Amino acid sequence: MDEGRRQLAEVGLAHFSAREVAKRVGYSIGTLYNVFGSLDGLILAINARTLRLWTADFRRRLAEAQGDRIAALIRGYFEFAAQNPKTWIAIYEHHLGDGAAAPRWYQDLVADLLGIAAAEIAAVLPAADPQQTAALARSLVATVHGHCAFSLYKTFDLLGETAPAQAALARVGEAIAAARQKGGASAP
Amino acid sequence: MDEGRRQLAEVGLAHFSAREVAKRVGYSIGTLYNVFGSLDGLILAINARTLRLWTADFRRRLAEAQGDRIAALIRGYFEFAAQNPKTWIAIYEHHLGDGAAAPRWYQDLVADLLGIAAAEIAAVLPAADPQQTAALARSLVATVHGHCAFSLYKTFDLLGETAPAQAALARVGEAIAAARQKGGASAP
DNA sequence: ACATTAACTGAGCAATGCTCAATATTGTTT
DNA sequence: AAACAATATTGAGCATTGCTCAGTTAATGT
Repeated sequence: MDEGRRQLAEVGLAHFSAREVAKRVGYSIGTLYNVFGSLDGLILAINARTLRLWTADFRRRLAEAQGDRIAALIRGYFEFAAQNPKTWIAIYEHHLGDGAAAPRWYQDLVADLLGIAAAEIAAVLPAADPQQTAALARSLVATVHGHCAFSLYKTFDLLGETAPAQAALARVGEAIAAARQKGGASAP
Repeated sequence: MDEGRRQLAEVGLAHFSAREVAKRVGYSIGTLYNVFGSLDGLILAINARTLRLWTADFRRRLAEAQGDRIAALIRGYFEFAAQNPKTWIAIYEHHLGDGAAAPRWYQDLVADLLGIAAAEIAAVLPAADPQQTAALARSLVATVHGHCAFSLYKTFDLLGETAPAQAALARVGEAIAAARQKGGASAP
């Protein structure tokens, strides 16, 4: 069923077609709708696949990381997005009708992904309040995401930003340093 | 022609329909296509309208700002997005075919918007290299954008982020403080 | 009055999401 | 094996979409 993912990677979310997926996969449209319920359901399934690939990529990078593990994650964020631009964008640009929330099994995938980052950030801020650490983790993910999105959305690339990944690294580094000073114990 | 903007604000980019706009505005689809060339052209015109409203909002906020001007901009970013969610999202989620760049008149609007932020940031870092300041400005806008996007995209709101605007303020504050220390003169 | 340009129209085409009665396949019981 | 039930699959059909373009209408100039 990841023929659908391939098609999404080729044409992007805007020109994604259930009929085309059915044709490629060798089933009729009816069957596709019986299985996934709707276009939204199909896209959700594809995005879930992408999320799983992404978290697996994160874990692999962490396992192979030598020095700064957070830097490895940030680089991973940018590289995965650059290597899978259309499917990565689809994760963020697909919205369910009338702003409904995604089903829990899907939200769990997102939580898994964010959890990886949160754990690494908590590991660098040992003496801090876990709730505050979680909030900081979300904030740092948002920071990295903002840089990554701007690097892919051509419209905002106009001023020739060449190294958004390095900028994100710098911002996150500053935030963590600040949290270390304000928060609990500071390492010698 | 901002009947189109109203429709976009109601149904969102995914369910936006040129035919519906034509019906509302009292012209035939043919005329709409003669004027705007394509759906992309119509959406681009609507997004341009939104961009102009947004920059006007920024300038008004700066004119009325009492204390921290950068904080006023950041709050403005979040409030404008919250008050115009669908049209704000459309600015970022509308991509021209095959990744083509937007026409220059449109890019100029974006540059205007970013220029406002860049000027305020430059004003706080007087002794720094202008090119580096511009890069930092883009980075800070990306930071704010990331927080704002996460606050609107329900999918990533799952962990109950209540104050993304304050988180963005904190991140930007830390970055500016860091730039002040590293960069040239530091005020007493 | 006529001619020329500009503005506007809407039926028509291909493609889309989605439905649902009909058909085919598989599994189970006798 | 045969009869039955449950499940899987189909694809014509409907409404709607983006887009085109020959033709009509309005505006303008001479």
